[in-house]
Amino acid sequence: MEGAARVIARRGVRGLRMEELAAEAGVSTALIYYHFKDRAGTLRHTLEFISDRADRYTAGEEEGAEGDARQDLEQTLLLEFQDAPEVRENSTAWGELRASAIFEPGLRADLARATLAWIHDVADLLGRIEPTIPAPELTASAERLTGLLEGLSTRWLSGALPLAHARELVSEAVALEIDRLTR
Amino acid sequence: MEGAARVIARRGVRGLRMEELAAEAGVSTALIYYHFKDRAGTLRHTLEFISDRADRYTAGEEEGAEGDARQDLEQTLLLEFQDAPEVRENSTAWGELRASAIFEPGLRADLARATLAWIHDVADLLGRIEPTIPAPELTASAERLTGLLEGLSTRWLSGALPLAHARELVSEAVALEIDRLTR
DNA sequence: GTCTATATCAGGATAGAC
DNA sequence: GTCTATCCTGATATAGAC
Repeated sequence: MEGAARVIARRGVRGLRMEELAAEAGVSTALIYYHFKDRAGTLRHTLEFISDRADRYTAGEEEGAEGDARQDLEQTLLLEFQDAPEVRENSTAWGELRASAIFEPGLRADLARATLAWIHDVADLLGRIEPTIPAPELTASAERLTGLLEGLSTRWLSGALPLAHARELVSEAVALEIDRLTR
Repeated sequence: MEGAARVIARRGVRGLRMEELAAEAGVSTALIYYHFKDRAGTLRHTLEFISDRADRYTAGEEEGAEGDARQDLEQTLLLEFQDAPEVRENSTAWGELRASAIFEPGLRADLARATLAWIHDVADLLGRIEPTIPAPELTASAERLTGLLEGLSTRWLSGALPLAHARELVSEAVALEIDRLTR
């Protein structure tokens, strides 16, 4: 699964070849098929693996010091923009999943669920900053912030946007949204 | 080229098969190769075609009534979110191009140029609303707005975000950015 | 310019031994 | 569980006639 994540980060979901994956993992292709049935099964397991790994990252943050809700939010959003290989692999794989879902309805359900959960988490963090704000407002802000994140993520991964600048843009967007909600 | 745009919208850049493209255009595959040399050449021509077509849409708007600069901006940004087949085809193809660029460095130059031009256009429109604002501020706002657009576009095309809601989110984002710049 | 074959090849998948 | 060897399909690309 770790090898698969690396290959996906390098070639994309649609560029993944079973042979390269096998080489990356240091086994034969036949063994991959033995464990995961076929290409689609391999992909499913890999995406699940990546999803779990991403949850692990965020988990630590949310329980963190109750100190500053706003910093928690910013921290969480900025997790996506780091130069660690695992983060890059996760972001790449998720980006691929999103892009693939446009043409493969079978992926849409999984994707929609994950996206909704993500939006809900962000809305929740926003709500902790100022508990009086009605839920629909929080959701709309969360949708804009996560939407922006996804857009900038693609730019970053394709080399069109330096990491530091991406982080600045996100921070400022957070400031704008909070400003709007608390005014 | 029109057939190619339809096929790309249906299958994605990476899912495009020369045979399906030929069938869509009502000719043989050999004829495609005769005109466009190979798959890559066909893709290049198609993307150029799509790009030109997109320019045509926006062109009309920018020269429009000098009435309300802000409305011009909002109009321009919302052009991406319409249910017309051509718009959907263009959005899909551009989204595919962006996603592909992560794995194909050869595409990055074209993409970066187009993205920069797009950001510049938006920054320009923002500048017309309030000419005293320094350029870097305008650019940052434009980067956030276009970034958001790209993120929401993917969600819309994958069926995760209704068109009307996408438009609301964009409108509100425009309001936030203008509010920020003119405060 | 356009077609009907067809060559070619990459890559997914399996058989069968160990 | 794991390998080597191989089959087979699907897709790009070309040859050669009209």
